[in-house]
Amino acid sequence: MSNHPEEKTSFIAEARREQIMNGAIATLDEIGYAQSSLSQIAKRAGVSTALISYHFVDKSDLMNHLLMKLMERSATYIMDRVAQATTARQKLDTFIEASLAYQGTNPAHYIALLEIVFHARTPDNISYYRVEDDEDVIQHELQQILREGQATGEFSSFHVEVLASMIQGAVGEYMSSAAITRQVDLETYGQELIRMVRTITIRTEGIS
Amino acid sequence: MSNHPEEKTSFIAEARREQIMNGAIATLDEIGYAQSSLSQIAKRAGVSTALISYHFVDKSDLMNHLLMKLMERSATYIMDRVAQATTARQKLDTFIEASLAYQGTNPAHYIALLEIVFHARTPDNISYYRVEDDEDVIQHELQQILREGQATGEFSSFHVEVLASMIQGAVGEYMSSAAITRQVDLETYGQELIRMVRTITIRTEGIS
Amino acid sequence: MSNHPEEKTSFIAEARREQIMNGAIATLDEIGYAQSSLSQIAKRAGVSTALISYHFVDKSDLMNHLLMKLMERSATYIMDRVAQATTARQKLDTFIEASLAYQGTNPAHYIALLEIVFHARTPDNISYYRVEDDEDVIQHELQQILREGQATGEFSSFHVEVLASMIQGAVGEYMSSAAITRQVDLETYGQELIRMVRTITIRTEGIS
Amino acid sequence: MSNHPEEKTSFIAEARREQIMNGAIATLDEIGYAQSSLSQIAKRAGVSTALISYHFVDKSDLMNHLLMKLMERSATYIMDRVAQATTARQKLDTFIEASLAYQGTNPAHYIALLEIVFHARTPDNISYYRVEDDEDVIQHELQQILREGQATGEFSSFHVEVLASMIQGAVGEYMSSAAITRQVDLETYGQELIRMVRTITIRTEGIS
DNA sequence: CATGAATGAGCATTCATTCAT
DNA sequence: AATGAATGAATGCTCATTCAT
Repeated sequence: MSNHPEEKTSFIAEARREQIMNGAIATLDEIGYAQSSLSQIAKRAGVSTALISYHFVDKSDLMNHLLMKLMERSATYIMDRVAQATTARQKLDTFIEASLAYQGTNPAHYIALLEIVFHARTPDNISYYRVEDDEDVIQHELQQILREGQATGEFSSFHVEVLASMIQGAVGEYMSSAAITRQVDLETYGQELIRMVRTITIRTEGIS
Repeated sequence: MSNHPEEKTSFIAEARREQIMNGAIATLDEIGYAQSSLSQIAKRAGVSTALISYHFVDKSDLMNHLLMKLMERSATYIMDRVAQATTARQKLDTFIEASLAYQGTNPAHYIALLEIVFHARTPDNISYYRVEDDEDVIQHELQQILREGQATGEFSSFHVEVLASMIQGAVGEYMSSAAITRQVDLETYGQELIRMVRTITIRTEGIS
Repeated sequence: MSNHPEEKTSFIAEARREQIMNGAIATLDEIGYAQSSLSQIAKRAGVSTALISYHFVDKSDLMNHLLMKLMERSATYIMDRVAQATTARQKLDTFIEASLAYQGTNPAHYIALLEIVFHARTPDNISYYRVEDDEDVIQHELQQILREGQATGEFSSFHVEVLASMIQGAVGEYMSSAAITRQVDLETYGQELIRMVRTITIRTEGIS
Repeated sequence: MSNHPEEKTSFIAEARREQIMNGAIATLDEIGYAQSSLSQIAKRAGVSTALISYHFVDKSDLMNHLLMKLMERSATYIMDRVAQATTARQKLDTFIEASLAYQGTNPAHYIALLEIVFHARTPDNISYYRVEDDEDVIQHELQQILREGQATGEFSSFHVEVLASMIQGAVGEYMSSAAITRQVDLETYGQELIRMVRTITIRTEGIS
């Protein structure tokens, strides 16, 4: 009857894959990667374990797809906001603000992303966080902003890679450390971080 | 037979526990937390799995003891060096330098520590990195240094908790991100980081 | 719509059943009975697994139909050739020759037949090769030839069932044993076998 | 206490392995190879499935060990009896007799052997019965006897490999075909088989 | 007629743990 | 103090089968 049979089929399958991935996010958030068995994921997704095997080649296939999805979503969130800024300074502030805001927007997604990145392994048993990832668009974008600011003369001279790494570390630390999360609220943390980064990047008269 | 049965026992037992923990460190470093079964640990420690169960009440007990040991060792390494510095500025620089140096000193220990912190869970299924840890002496020491510098007037006015968190994040990021590890060597990273923190903490004329 | 719905249905259905059975033959030949899952068979038949369940009540039903088909094909091949011979001697020689030739004609069919006979089971868990099969027309035909030869005086006196069994065993052995297949070619094997059987069945003067 | 600690340990383990293999024999005999899951074997062996995995690397390791054991036992049974005969004729008769007798001695063992040989596969998915087996000592011994008889002049001229194959086929057929088993008893079958083989191998005056 | 979607049952295997020695 | 032996529970995964479409 339908004139779009393939699309309909594809749509159902895609909906199930989405449903399963959401179950996986909930599982990773609640009990962590090491405990996230297929049956735990299936329980939270409201499907049978066999259905996961039906829609994904194997467990690592599921985790890979989920990782991509989460990285993409996070990257999109940040990039969309950065794209609306014009000067390098605005972009940099927006980048930091958005990076932190994303964590607050959907903590479970962020936690799930952390759990996969820190726990999943390549077939060679190399941890993801030890793999150099050329596709880390976020890190690349941040370096791009810093270089642009230096090129236009907005920013002072500093080591781009190290500052980028420092910013990423500071942003990630907020969710990785329960202590700071409880002592400082997200907004304040963002403002203070932006101020500190500004101190480092600001152009002062008579300084190279 | 021995006239010091408890002590001798305790000594041998302690040696075995040490041996098992070293096996666990090697295992965590090589194959990661999720794959680190008791039998994998036993293999690397050169003992039977049953012996691990004999010396530790259960697997999480082993991981807890190992985590404490690794945190203590790391803390000692850093604190010992910081203790030799006199001014807050010297202490702060030394803290950053030592924190990074420790990662290079014994990468396997550092990786093992990361693996436990990011993967192990309390009985309530709360991830360690989400537990507020009053015993995080390192974080406490860093804040102490920053406050001391502000009190003596060496440092400018800044948000102590945020800067401490930023420094911790930047230090941790070096080992967590393969990209930066390959682009910048440890020494350069340390020097640049110190320079940036100095920019933030330095007292400028006419600024509150 | 059609005025011969059953027949048309029957025809298409029969074609599909044939297609599935050919897939089953290929599967049995390539990966053996134990590995021949419905999905493996479906893959080789170019249909979905569900279609197999639609055309056969269950897996054993498929195997039963296939077994019959293969036995029938094998019997026809042999019987057609034997029917053209006139004397018992000619029939016997032709029987042996044709039995061996069939193996060479379509090895995959013969392998598939062996795989089913030796691996499939009745619902009572009785192996096919332990089931007394009244419908084993080939065995029956062979015994018929031997008895006919004895009746006409062409053949000497011997134990019909044992010789029949011996011939069947010798014929089957050729494909079941890789050693003999590689040492002796099919034609030579057949010639020698015929010569030996002739020695046993030949009528000698003065011997009962 | 014991002065043979290793041997005692080894003895217990060996006893368990034996027990498990006997369970496997019973399972193969009762429900066939394709249905012989570890849990079915464990049930019949009176142990847990995990214990099978503890004593054997994996399922194929168990089957390989069992196959070797069964082949060895069968070979020993036959060879021991053949060794007591002196002339080639006596050896040949004894070989046939013993080969058949072994089937009657312990039918379950013989069935189990058949089930493995016809169902198990190498890692390359090649069926055992299609693998040329240099270690088939029984087949080798039979050919040896035939050649010896020809060398001493006891036997006539015939194709050794084909007759050996024929004998093996005839012997194997007795258990593989329910029809003959029910029609002719083992002893008669043996006697008739020996008589037929004698006709083929006997030396006649004036015949090459 | 044909299939994609879905599942409960079962698979081989590994797990942390206990226990007799 | 130390281990081999043993197991119940859980793992990821495949199976034959059903069903809505």
